Amino acid sequence: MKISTKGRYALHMLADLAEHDEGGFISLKEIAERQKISKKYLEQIIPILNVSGILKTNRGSQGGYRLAVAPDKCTVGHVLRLTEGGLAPVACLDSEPNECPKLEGCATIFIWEALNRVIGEYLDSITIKDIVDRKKGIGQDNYVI
Amino acid sequence: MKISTKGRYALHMLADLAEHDEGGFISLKEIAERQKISKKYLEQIIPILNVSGILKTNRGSQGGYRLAVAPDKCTVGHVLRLTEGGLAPVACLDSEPNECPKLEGCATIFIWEALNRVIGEYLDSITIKDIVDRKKGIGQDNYVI
DNA sequence: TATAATAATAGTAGTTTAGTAGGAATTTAC
DNA sequence: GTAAATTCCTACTAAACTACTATTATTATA
Repeated sequence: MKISTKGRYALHMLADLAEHDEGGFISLKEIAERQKISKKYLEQIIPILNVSGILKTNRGSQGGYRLAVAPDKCTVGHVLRLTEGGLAPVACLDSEPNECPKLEGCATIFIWEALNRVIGEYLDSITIKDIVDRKKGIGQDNYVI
Repeated sequence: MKISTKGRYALHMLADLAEHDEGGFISLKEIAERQKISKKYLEQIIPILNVSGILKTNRGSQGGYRLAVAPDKCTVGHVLRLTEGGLAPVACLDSEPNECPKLEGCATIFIWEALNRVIGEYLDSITIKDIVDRKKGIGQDNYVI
C-alpha cells in the first residue's frame, strides 16, 4: 500500500512547474536541481504524464516543460493514476477483465470497492494548486487561525 | 498501492473461522480447501496474526484455530496493519524515524497524512463480522431494500 | 552550425511478492 | 504407547517491481 517514487516525484515536479511558471519553458535540469531528484529519473516519468496532455513540451535550447492545464484543474488523483497505473487496492478492480476466478461470490470485494472510492474521492479533491499553496505557506496560515 | 495476498488471504481466513465457528478448533487444511488457498502459505500468515492475540491455537489431532475475539471487534484495518506492516501510503509516515531528509518543508506530506487518515478510518469501520454477513447474503438483502 | 535541451532504449542491483518444499515438534484419539 | 493429525520452522526460488544509471539519437533555438 505504498505510493512509489514515480508518483511522489511527479507531484513535486508538477508543483515546481506551477510555482515557477513565468510563461516560458522550464528545463528538467532546473527542476532536478531544485527538487534534488535525479534528472535521468525524471526523464522517465515525463512520458507517463505526457500521454494525458497535462504538459507542454519544447525541445532544443531554451526548451523544457510547462503545465498545459491550470494547477487547480490538475488533481493529485489524476496524476497518481497515471504514475501508479491505477489507484485500486486490488488488481481485480482496475482494468483487468475478471482475472480472479473467485470474484463471483467474493466476500471482500465490497471492501476494496469502497476503499477505492474513498481513496479516489480524497485524492481527486486536492490539486497541484493546493501543493503550491502549501509551499508558499498560504495553506498553513489558513489552518493555524 | 496494492493490498498483498497476505492481507487478502488473512481476511478470508478469519472470516472463514468466524463463519464456521462451532466452539471447536478449525484446521488449516479445512480452511485451505474451502478458500482454495495453499495451506503452506496460510501457515506463514498465521504467525503474523498471532502476535496480536486475535487467534486461539490448539495443536495435535483435532487441533486448529479459533478466533480469540468477537468477529465484530476485529477490524479489517487491524488485520491489514499486521499483514502489510502498516497502511501508510508513504514510508515516512509509519515507524521510520524521519529517514527522509526532505521532510522539513515537504509540500506533499499533508496529502499523505490525510490519505492515511481516510484509509485508516474506513478500514477501521468494517470488521470480520461485516465480511461474514456479506457471505451469508444478509448484507445484500439489507442493501437491496 | 554549435549548443542545449528532450526522447528513446537498454541495463542493473536490490527488494518484494507469492509462493513451494521438507522436515521437526507437539498433541490427542485410539 | 503409538499413529495420525496438526502446527511450527527454515530454507529456497521464479518472477515482478523499484529506483535508478548510462548511452545514444533527435530536435529546435540562437
